[in-house]
Amino acid sequence: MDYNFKDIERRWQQWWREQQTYRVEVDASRPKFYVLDMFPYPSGAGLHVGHPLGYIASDIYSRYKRLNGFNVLHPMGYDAFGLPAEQYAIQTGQHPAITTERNIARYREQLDKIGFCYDWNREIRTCDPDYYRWTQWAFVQMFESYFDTKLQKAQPIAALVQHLAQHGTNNLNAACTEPLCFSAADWNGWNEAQQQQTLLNYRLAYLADVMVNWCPALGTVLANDEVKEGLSVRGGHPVEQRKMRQWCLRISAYAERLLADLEPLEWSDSMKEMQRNWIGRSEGAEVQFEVEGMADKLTVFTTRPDTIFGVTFMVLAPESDLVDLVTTPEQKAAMDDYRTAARRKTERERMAESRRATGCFTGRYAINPFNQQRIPIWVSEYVLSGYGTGAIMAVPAHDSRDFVFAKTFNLPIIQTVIKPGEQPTDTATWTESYDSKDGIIINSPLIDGLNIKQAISQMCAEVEKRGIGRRQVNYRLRDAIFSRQRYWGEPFPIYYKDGLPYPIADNQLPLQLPSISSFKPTEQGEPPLARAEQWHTPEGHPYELSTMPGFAGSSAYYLRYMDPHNSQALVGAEANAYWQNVDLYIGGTEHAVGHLIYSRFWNKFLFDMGKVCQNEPFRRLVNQGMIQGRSNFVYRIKGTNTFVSNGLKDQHDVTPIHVDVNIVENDVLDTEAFRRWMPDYANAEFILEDGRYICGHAVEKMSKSMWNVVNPDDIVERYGADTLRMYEMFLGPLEQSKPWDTKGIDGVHKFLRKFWRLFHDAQNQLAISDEQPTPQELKTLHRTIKKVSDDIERFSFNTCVSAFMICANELTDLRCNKRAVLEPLTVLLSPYAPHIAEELWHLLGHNASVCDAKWPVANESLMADNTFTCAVSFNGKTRFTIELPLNTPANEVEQMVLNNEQTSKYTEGKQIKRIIVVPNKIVNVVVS
RNA sequence: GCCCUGGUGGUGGAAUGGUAGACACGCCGGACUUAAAAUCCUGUGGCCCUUGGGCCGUGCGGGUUCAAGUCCCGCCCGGGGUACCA
Repeated sequence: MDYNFKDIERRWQQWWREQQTYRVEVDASRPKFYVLDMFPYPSGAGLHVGHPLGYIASDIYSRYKRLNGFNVLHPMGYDAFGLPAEQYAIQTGQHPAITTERNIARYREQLDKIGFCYDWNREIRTCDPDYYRWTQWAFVQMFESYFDTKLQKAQPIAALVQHLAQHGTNNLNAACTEPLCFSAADWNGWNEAQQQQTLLNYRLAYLADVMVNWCPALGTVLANDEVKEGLSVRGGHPVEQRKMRQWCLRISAYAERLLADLEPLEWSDSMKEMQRNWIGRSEGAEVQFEVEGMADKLTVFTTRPDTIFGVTFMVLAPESDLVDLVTTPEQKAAMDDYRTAARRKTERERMAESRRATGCFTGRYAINPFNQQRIPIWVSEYVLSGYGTGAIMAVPAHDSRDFVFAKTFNLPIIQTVIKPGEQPTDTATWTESYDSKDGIIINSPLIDGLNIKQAISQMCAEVEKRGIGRRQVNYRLRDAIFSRQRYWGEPFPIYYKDGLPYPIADNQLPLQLPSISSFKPTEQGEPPLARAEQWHTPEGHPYELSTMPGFAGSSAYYLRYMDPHNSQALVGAEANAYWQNVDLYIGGTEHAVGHLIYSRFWNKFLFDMGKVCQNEPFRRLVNQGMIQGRSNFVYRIKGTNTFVSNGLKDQHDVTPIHVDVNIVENDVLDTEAFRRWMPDYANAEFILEDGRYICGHAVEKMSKSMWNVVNPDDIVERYGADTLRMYEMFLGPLEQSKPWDTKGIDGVHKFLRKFWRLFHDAQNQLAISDEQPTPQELKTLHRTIKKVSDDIERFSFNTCVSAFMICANELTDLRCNKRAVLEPLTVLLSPYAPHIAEELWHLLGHNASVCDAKWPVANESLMADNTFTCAVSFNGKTRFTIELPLNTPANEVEQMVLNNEQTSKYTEGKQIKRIIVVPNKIVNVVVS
């Protein structure tokens, strides 16, 4: 009998539940620490071993912080609204709430087995009306707000109404959908409907006709981050562009703050960079061009005003309203054809031919304000209507897209920039444009000879001086489209009167999701909620039919955990003041530009409203890598039912077949299990090598179809939760993607058994001595304390596991069973292996949980040897080592090296030029 | 294309500019055992070599340095993000 993990784990999990060991409350006497995992979507497939990786890391850190005296908030919940449950409902008629409930129960069961220290009293589910009430509430708050661009913060819409009533749009600093211009008299003369319509132009949550990503297969609109390469992220269905009336969040108003506030966050560089790219700030100028024969001017946005003398044509986006205005009657027919064709293309088709230029001439010319050249105005889909002004000045010599277009349509190319130190060349011979921002301006009267940076700055000044434009900063970040034509999401707290939206009063929230008979869209193509009976206010005003997107419920969930049962507020002021924001957030990179941008925006809005005390939600972010699957293959000889072992497969014509990794151990196939695995293989024959069938292997995504899914329950069953936890950490650096490979888990399991044996004699009886530890033992102990503490602090969980192993090996060699050594080590181990630590802690005679112990402190003076191994190098090559007393002065080290008999071997016949002594480390002798 | 990352034994991976390969898996050999399991011990980057040892080694090519896996420059390859953003 020895380490009985099954018994231990069952017992202590139950005890923790009974004792409410992990319950936390606001406690002003202790410092707080908030550790958060990205909550999961409870899918039907359950957890595989990849999912808990981040949870284990955060659990270790939580426990570590708690042992260091922090009051740690470490909650868990479920992101429970979502497409899969709805799709399943459409197929089976099963209500998504039931599927979701079942999946959550399964998740909980799996999570519980791993021994996490979550405070389950704080569990939240985004589909719970008590929760989504606050999602709806936040939406109403946004509806009732606008963004003051001067103050750079959200303000109540009432302040805007007052301004409009007094001054109209004069001196108005409000982020808007499109710039409007009207007087106070206009405003005051409008009726309710006109005023409400106008306010939608300013609200932070607003309704507008926008181009959206429409996914016909899913029957819904998708956000930009839900689309990848023209296909929906969920399901991979084609997505097309369509103009629809949708709810939007004016997240673009926050672009500058979202960008600037990124700086001090402790996030990885790549994560910050992804956010910066997504926000996409670019500085440049808006410049007006006169159009021949028209009063209206054409405004373009450019980051390269220095190249304005190289403009040879202009381009409008096909969707731009200006196209109709500009196109001449002769060109109208051709233009209509072109625009229709462009509109019909899906995003994917446009991308597929991204390198080929398409376009249509409008028939009209603009005038270059700097040299009065006539320049043709074209329309092409490579210009986007949603960015800048939807129109560009094209400089084919210095922009690769313009270059391709000019080549295709045979338009002139004028060079205005040369590479430093080079001469201008004939642009007709060019095969690509010179886009670099390193160069000298030529052919440009005002700025010849300047470098690009100077030229840009000078041209901006010139444009402003002449009154034909101004400096301008643009962002790529678009407003978030917030409507989904689906059932399984938060209903909008909105009803319509005379076709205009109004919010539902606070005290009427939550507006609960009604039950409906079928989850499909209606025959008329309306969202599923159109099937709901009584889906209107008591006065008979209809409710909004779409629901909120997935990111709605996850945008403020971290706030709700602080105060999950508060019925008066999303989070009470007291709880918020104590918990502040998330100190450590762990999750995958896949949320880099979705959830993490939306949450930051949502939090900033609530901060502006004075509802939360922190400007940023997540102080420190750590991204765990993906755990990939390690697939195994068997090789069937073609046309037979005979399988040949990996090493011999080259001698036959074989088909590799994925085989369930659960019937393979260390790449050796359990041939009997294989015969039972599928009826087809019942009579399988094997060609073995060394009496075994060896499988091939490959690293692939962990998925059912690859037969490489490893279930954590199976691992827990076989090795215990503590082994699973330690092994997941031992696998490699947290942030790195790595394949799961069950072989190797033995090493960790052996360590835990070894650790157990330190406390027990050969008969598995507790055998702890109260003797004083020897200096050797103290050295091992204190080195381990130091190493483990440091490693947890810097998230090096894999090397930390190694430190435990080294420690156990050393103590086993020393036959150390002393309480003074083992007791602190048990505390040290408890974040990683809480069950065994709890067991040993109680065996040591404690009644309270090991969670409430104190983290030991390393005593540096007990750690050190009094000698060190000094490496002696000659010209950088280490030749031998010598033992020296610690802190030997450099000159003495030098002498000892010179006097050493081995030294002469390397210095014979050579001249010693220099000796470099690195204290307590190495000596390098430089010889000629 | 652009922006991030990473490239070290058979494998996962260690290594504040200072003895490359810690720790673990696997493998080889051994002990205990009737046997197995479990446990323990020894060896294990490559190439020479009789022992002592020698030479070569961190994707490739240069450089800085007494000293480079680590820093700099130029390539090659993998992973992630993003894509007509003017």
